[in-house]
Amino acid sequence: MARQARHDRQEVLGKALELFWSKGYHATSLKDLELALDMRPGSIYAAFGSKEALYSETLALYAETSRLQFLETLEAGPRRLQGLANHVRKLGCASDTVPSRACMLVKTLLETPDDDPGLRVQTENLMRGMETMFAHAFREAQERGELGPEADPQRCASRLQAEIFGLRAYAQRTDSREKVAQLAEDIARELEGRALA
Amino acid sequence: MARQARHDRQEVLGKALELFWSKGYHATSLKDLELALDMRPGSIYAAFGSKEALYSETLALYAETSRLQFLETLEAGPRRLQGLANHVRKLGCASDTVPSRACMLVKTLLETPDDDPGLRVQTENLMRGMETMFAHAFREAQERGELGPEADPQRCASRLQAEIFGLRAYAQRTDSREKVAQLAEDIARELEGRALA
DNA sequence: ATGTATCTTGAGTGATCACTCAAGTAAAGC
DNA sequence: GCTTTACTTGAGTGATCACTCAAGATACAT
Repeated sequence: MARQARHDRQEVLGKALELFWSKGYHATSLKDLELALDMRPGSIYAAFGSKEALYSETLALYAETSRLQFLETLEAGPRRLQGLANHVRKLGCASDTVPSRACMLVKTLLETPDDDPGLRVQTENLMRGMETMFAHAFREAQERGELGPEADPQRCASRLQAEIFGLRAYAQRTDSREKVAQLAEDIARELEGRALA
Repeated sequence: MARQARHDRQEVLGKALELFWSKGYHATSLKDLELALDMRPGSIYAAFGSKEALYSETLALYAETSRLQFLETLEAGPRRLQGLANHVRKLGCASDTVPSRACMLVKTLLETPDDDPGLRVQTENLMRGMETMFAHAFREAQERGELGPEADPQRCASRLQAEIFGLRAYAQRTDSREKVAQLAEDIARELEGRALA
């Protein structure tokens, strides 16, 4: 055996996530990372391989964290539609402690070229995964009789994902917490409004 | 008098817009611009001052073009709500000739730091301007009796802008023209559904 | 204590970044 | 045709980019 790493990998990934999420991929330099992670280039490259590979890992961490938060909110109550609506509400009142009000997946999507085989494809896959989870929740809502049989769960999921993309981009636009919360409430209400009486 | 410029300024701005819109600010290098504009660095700097200033001008051009397209669609028919819905539909079936399916303002918003006094502030102002136009249209709809008096035009405008942000980010996500068109249709229908019978 | 395996260091790599400027070139006025 | 004035050129600027690697440091096993 030999000496173990000075840094905890997960902790380092968390710090990198904070930085990348806040500044974006291109705008984050290795100097920034050295400072944020308190690691020298050699260590960073030994641990993660490249800037892109590190970003990729933080992106996966971000998506997994988001997934868990969503499921927690979704399954808090008995009603699926209610859970989805509450998820939107929570996104609407994200605290200031968060690195960016915008979604990291959307930020990545919009700053990678259309034909990027690395980060872009990964981002699209993670987004597809999220959408599939939404669709699953809508399908459950339908099976439980919360949602009419004429509704298309996949289509509902697309719509929800687009609304969340929009909500969070809008949140980046404005300083007014109130307007963002209002917007989230409007979206949530519309979701709940689809419930059968 | 002396010789006039070899390039038409508006034409050059158009080419720069195409490039910046497609690749984003950070990912576009001066080499890219030299190639796209068929101009050498000296000419570019003599004409526009800096990369950021050039981007700023293309952003203004983008916003103005978007504004005109919106007004054209809005005022095509007598009904305001219908005009807004049709605007969403048109955004949903953007052709492949367009540099990017995403909104350039959103792309800029998401790749500039929160405290950027240049491009970020400009972007926020242009977005505010768009939102104000939406609010104006909703107010007109209300005055004409298309929309109930209980509706808040400003709030409707926020919502619409967020939905457009989302629609266009989603359009960047997926290859399926059909899903994007469906999504746009759903948003448009919901808008029309607010009309008084 | 000593050896060893592994991690950390940081000066240094070539490439590329946005940008400059002295020299060259071309159109308009005479 | 010549001068003037403005635009264009492109090699070159220092800075910064992502990244490397030989040397040094440190925790483990013996």
